[in-house]
Amino acid sequence: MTVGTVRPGGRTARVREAVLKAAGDALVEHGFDRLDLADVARRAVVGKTTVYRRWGTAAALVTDLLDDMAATSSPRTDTGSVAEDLRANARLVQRTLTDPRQGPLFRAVIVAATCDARAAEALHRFYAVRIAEWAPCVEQAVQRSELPEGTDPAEVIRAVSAPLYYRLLISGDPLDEAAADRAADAALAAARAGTYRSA
Amino acid sequence: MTVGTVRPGGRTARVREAVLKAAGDALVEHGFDRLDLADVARRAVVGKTTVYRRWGTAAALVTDLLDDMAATSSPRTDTGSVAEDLRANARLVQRTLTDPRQGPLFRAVIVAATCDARAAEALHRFYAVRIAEWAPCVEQAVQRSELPEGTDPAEVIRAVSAPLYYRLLISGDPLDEAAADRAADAALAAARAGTYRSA
DNA sequence: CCACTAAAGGAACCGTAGTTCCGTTAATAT
DNA sequence: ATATTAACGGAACTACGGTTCCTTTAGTGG
Repeated sequence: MTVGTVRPGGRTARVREAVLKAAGDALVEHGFDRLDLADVARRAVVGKTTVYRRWGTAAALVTDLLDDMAATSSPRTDTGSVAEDLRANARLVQRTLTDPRQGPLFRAVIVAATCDARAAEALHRFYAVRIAEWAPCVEQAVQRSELPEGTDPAEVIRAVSAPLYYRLLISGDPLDEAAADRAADAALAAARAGTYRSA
Repeated sequence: MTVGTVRPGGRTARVREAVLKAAGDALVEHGFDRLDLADVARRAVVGKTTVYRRWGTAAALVTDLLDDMAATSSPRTDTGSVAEDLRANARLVQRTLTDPRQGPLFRAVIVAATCDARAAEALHRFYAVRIAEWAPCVEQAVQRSELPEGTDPAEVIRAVSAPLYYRLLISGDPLDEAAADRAADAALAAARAGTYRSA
């Protein structure tokens, strides 16, 4: 065996999986600010030296977790109607953010992103993937002339999410289904009015 | 002098002012996660024991800072046109979030709010004040029948801010004047379409 | 102006997150 | 199979954020 060979197989992969899982659990329970790498190591049944050596900081660990989360994409619905699709997207986001596990996890990774530049990049990549997944339903609507020519699909999808994240992080207003439907309706109304034309 | 008298005058007030100012500076430079109360004490030229005794935790200090920030309200513009007023509001938020001092400060207090329940309440109070300040321009537009009867004024103002905070915290897309104008246009289009009617 | 004590300050102390050291385990090339 | 060494793990160590203890300063009522 030559010098400098990486060994991604078997143990290394198992350790990574266990640590990322444990990191997610810890983030859900304590949030990013109280994330203790020794605690993560304990949960993963792994030496804390290993966690410090491979990731080094809480932010780096969350960065890796985010890239892992981005890799597992969930398929969008396709009802054939923009209004329905946007509403489905809004409700998915709403359910995710109010989920007992996903909600705290998302808060935590968003906090991590505002604390660390690399984690921020990972978060942007994560959302770029999610937005690209849903953009086609807007593209199709433009082709069907349900929305104005030149409408920026990604911008419409982002517009659906924005009010929900605003409630989660800023205003603290209830994140219920009504809020989701309203967010979808608002994005659709603005899109129809031509607000998201790139030209 | 009787037992149990509080002494808010003179020194106590001076210390509070100096510490809050120092806390703001420290938050701008390091962010909430790297906020060190001993460092804040040093900047304020105050014993660190004093900071730990009066505030105790970084979150409590930020909570006090937020209540202090809420007390100083900035007057809104009143151009007589909803479109103009909403655009002015959007640009104010955009300029605030991209300001070299205010931007990092807002990120920091938002992070603090997601880490601590009391800080979150303080943040909600802060925004409630800001939103109440701007709501009248929407109310007037409803009275002038420029917007549908029953439109929730606060919801319209929140809709203007939401996409800008989304860019700041989630997507990382540029927070320029075009984004501000688009946010104002979208909120207005949705309001006109009746999305924000409370009924 | 004086007595009283709330509030501030300095310094020594403590607990724990993070590091270092070195021996052990197991992935991979031959 | 076996040798090689990447990667893991336990334990001792360190540094620093946070606490405790006691002294000093200065608001406030009389």
